[in-house]
Amino acid sequence: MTKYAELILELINQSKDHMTAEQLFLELKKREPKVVLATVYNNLNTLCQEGFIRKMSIEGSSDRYDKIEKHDHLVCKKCGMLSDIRFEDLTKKLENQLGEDILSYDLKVFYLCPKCREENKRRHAPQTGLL
Amino acid sequence: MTKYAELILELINQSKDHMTAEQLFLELKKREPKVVLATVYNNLNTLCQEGFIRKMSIEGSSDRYDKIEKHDHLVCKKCGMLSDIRFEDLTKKLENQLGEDILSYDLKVFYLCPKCREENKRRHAPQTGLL
DNA sequence: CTTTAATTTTAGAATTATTCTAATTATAAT
DNA sequence: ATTATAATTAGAATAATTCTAAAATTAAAG
Repeated sequence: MTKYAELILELINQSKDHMTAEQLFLELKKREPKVVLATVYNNLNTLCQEGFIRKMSIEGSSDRYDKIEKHDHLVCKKCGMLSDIRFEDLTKKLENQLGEDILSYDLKVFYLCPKCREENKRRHAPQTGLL
Repeated sequence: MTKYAELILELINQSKDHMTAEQLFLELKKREPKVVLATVYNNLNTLCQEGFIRKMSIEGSSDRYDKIEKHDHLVCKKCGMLSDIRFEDLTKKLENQLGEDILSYDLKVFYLCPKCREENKRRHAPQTGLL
């Protein structure tokens, strides 16, 4: 594994976020000022092919790169906040229903995060005339 | 709903495929030779916002547009073939585990389609020396 | 019906994301 | 050291998508 690939992999594995190529590039640049965006793309592609990371596409924004460790994603439909979660035994359930083996799956669950839910409540609350 | 929006919506709802903006544009052009790609994009965006269709992103290819009717996707990891499937009661299962309501979810299940599985078998079969 | 206003469509430029190519640099092997 | 191999760079090229301003269409008001 090459120098930059290693650093990029570290960045992805250490961060809780799901970063775009651009964001990773900016991070990496702090330590390695000479690095160039194309290099980041190159390394991301090979890291993906070799199975060290996974690429995730979210509609409306550019691709993000994520650790490989199996997990699912919880997305707030309002603010877009993205967090990791693990739904247990889903593979088995899916295989049972499908009737054959699956290789993997990609699940995004959309909900309203606590913060947005609160805001919505407030906005839609019946007006008392006292506020 | 405007003329083109209507036609685009029809195309999406009638087709079994999951078409890109470009493909939809080419289809639409057969009936409406004057239409232009930007118009298709415009209409796709408003149709999405209004909830008539949904946009789906598949890594490695451009966005596709899909009917809204709830269903999941089965993707062959080898040839990329995409088909619809419905996993039953998944919403409830997810809500139970999450402990709160969800709005929707997006599930892609990766497997090897029968055709690719066959091909793989053949390729990896022990050589008898008779072929 | 006309005129005006509002909306939709068009054309094409602009932007963004990503890939590709060829030259350069670095690393490893002889 | 010399050669071979692989990695990195710079920047052009491509692809996908959005934006902008003008033109065309539709709807509304007189």
